[in-house]
Amino acid sequence: MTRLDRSSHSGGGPAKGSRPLNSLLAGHRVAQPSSAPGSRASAQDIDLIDILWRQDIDLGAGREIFDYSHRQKEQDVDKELQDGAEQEDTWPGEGAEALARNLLVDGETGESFPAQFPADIASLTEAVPSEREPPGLQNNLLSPLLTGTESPFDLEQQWQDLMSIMEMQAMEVNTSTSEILYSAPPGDPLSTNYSLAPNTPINQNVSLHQASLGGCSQDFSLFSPEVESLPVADSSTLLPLVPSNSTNLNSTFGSTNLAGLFFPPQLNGTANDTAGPELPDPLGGLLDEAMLDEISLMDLAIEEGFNPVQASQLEEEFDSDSGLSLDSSHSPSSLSSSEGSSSSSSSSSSSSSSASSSASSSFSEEGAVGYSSDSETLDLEEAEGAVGYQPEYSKFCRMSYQDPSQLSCLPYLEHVGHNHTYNMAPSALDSADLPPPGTLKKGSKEKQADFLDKQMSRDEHRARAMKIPFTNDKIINLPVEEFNELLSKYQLSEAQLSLIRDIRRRGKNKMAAQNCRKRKLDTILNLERDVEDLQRDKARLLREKVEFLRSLRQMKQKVQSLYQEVFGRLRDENGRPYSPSQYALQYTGDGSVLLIPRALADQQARRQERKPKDRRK
DNA sequence: GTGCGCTGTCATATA
DNA sequence: ACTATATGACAGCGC
Repeated sequence: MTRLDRSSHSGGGPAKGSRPLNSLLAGHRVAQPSSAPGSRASAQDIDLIDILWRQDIDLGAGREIFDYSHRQKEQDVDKELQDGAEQEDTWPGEGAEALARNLLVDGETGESFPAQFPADIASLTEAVPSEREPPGLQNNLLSPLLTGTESPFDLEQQWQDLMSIMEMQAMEVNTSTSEILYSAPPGDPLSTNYSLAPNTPINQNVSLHQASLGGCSQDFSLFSPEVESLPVADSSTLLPLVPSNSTNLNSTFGSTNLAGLFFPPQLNGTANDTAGPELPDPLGGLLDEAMLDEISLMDLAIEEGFNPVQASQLEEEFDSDSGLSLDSSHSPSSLSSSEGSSSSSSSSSSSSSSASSSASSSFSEEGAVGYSSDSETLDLEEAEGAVGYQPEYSKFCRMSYQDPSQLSCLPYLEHVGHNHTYNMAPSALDSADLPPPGTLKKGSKEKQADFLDKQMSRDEHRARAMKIPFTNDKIINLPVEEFNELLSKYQLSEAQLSLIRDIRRRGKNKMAAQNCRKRKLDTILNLERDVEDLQRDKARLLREKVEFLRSLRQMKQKVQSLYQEVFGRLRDENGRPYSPSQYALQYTGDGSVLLIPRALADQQARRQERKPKDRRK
């Protein structure tokens, strides 16, 4: 038979050539193809992880916003209002958005009601009743503000959360001297985290503390002299703040928003004094990149057909360990069922033989079956150390392989499995050994002999016809040297030698084909496992992503609420709240919080938006 | 009768 | 060159 498609040959199995067969039987061959998809999946996983990682990193984004010197270079204050989309593209915008969900703001559009009162975050922080802080500090700082006022939420806890966020941000911020507005003496946690702006007439840079609790400023004179020399802004742009005794926080700022991102054009309940144009939020740049990443992540989720709602649902499902949205055909259970079917089919297919029970039992064991799965064959192979690819699993192994050599030794087992004698040349068939049907007595022995003859392989018949003086088992499995010795012991004709060589060749090739098919099945199984694993990993990563997004959203909401709270408590020298459309709070790299003009905040926010774009270019 | 899976075999490539 | 092994392809068999 001439083959015209030999070009399709893959070149066989490289590097496996002269390897002892036992190595194959031991299953040393690794399903190489399985590694390829795994690698691809790893890249995807890494990408996703990287996205999530960057999202966390971006929690400290907006480090440029703290670059005070850089901010100073922005002379042209852009009064242009930030549209909602622009705010959404920034961290603070998302924060405003998140806050809006808690307050009277459209959370999806990022529109929120601007806060109207400047406040010293540090002061507020210290003023918040805290079990950990000395009572004196509490009283000095926030007590006046909170006197008689029931905070709508636990400011302490809120601020602690905010502290954590700010610390994360501070880690990301370049705290070079030029960038630090105010230096704080080391060792002072309050000043370190929330160093106050100097209450100097030079730059009129107003600290929150001074704005709301000017009387306590002496407790926090932590600013280095050089700070005052910093041309932060025009004195006209920074207004001195006076302590405020206002306690109507809820009524006044219940719906206030964070500046910038926290200062959408919408006004809150006190919007009567915020009719001015929307200004960028100085706090906005703080969260810009994180917001961008979140949005991009959300987009990614949408692209992946994995919206947050579904993600949450999926998460719950995962929590309940209900599994993945894997195709049922790939699920282990289904696989098991398929195994069962395979087992049953194998058993049934071989039910005509005595090997049915052994085959069935072998299949029942997890993958301990293979070409030599039949117990008889296995035992024989073990006894003689014969060949036989010992498959790791039998899920797809419906092949009832019996080592022909073993069968030749034990002809009563040859009925197991197929008897492919179709290619046997009629002349080669030992028809003489088979009595004519008409003359055959129907005795049990004759029946058995006839049956065994039918179960004999083609080469068995040929060997018998050619009077080969040794078994096919030896012909096939003996080592070359022993095989040659065996041949030398007998005076064999050329036809006999040729047949023996063919028997040996075909016998070895038959086992090779069985092993090859088994390996192929193993490869398929491994690939399917890899697919399942990758699907599991993907689902897990998606679940983690949802968790990150959820956590991020909560943090933003907290920041937004705190911003509102702080800003709403700020009062100017006349005791009036600051308009969120004109002022905004801004975090600095060292943890300080400044009350700066809204225009400056907008300017900085825009610059923050540009930088990521430039970076991407 | 047909389709499908299993198996043996051949041809070829590779070690 | 020979041997062993691997593998695609083909074909027969049984279900």
